[in-house]
Amino acid sequence: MESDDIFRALADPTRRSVFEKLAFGAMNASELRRGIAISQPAMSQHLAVLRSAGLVSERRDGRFVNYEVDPEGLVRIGEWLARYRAYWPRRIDDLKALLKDMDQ
Amino acid sequence: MESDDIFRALADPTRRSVFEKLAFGAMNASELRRGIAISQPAMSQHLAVLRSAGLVSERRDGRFVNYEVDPEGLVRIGEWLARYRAYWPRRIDDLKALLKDMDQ
DNA sequence: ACATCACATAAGTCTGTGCTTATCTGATGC
DNA sequence: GCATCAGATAAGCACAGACTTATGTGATGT
Repeated sequence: MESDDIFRALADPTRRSVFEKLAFGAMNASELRRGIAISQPAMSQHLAVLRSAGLVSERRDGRFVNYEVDPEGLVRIGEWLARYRAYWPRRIDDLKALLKDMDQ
Repeated sequence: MESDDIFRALADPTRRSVFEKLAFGAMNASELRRGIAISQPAMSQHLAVLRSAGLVSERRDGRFVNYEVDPEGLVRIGEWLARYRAYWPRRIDDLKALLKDMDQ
């Protein structure tokens, strides 16, 4: 159970905002830097952390590297969350059916 | 959006194992220490972090303090996760219905 | 009142980690 | 070949955070 890498990766606000940007579609490292005040090496290091946590995946394209959200990481968060289904408020009870699917 | 506190709190493996223990039911701080090699102040500090992240809530009972899972925190993780619904694998498509509920 | 318990808080130490600058690798275009 | 670009890696620094020991606080029992 490697929830460790995932939550440590998401603990950093910069990494979460990078991840959020990727939710709108794949981007390379330079595009991800636009708007944020962050150096090239810092971005590269953040992406390495997100990648080794299974949250993003990379695809080389010439001298660019395109990053995109890796569903694997999201699923692992969902699985972790599933362990606490007993504590979800009743109004979101539909969750149970979903979580049963994810357990398979 | 206080995802920050939540993910920072869960980034620590000790805190996650404490949280997992609480999934089996409310416990006071001493009971939570059983089995884990952790000092009393350390446990107290971890519980303070979990509490201020909205992941657990406390209820005084004489000189004991009972801690329990706070659904609030779980819901906030679920809401965060909901923003990336587009990236969930199709087989867990039931998620969509659930997430729509949570958005309200 | 006093000792003891359950727990919180304070202050200090030490490790982890996010940043920096500098350099390296590999792909592109002339 | 050579200059340039996108990006990764290295090494050092500075701060955040998880631990320690010591002490504080409030409730319980005699």
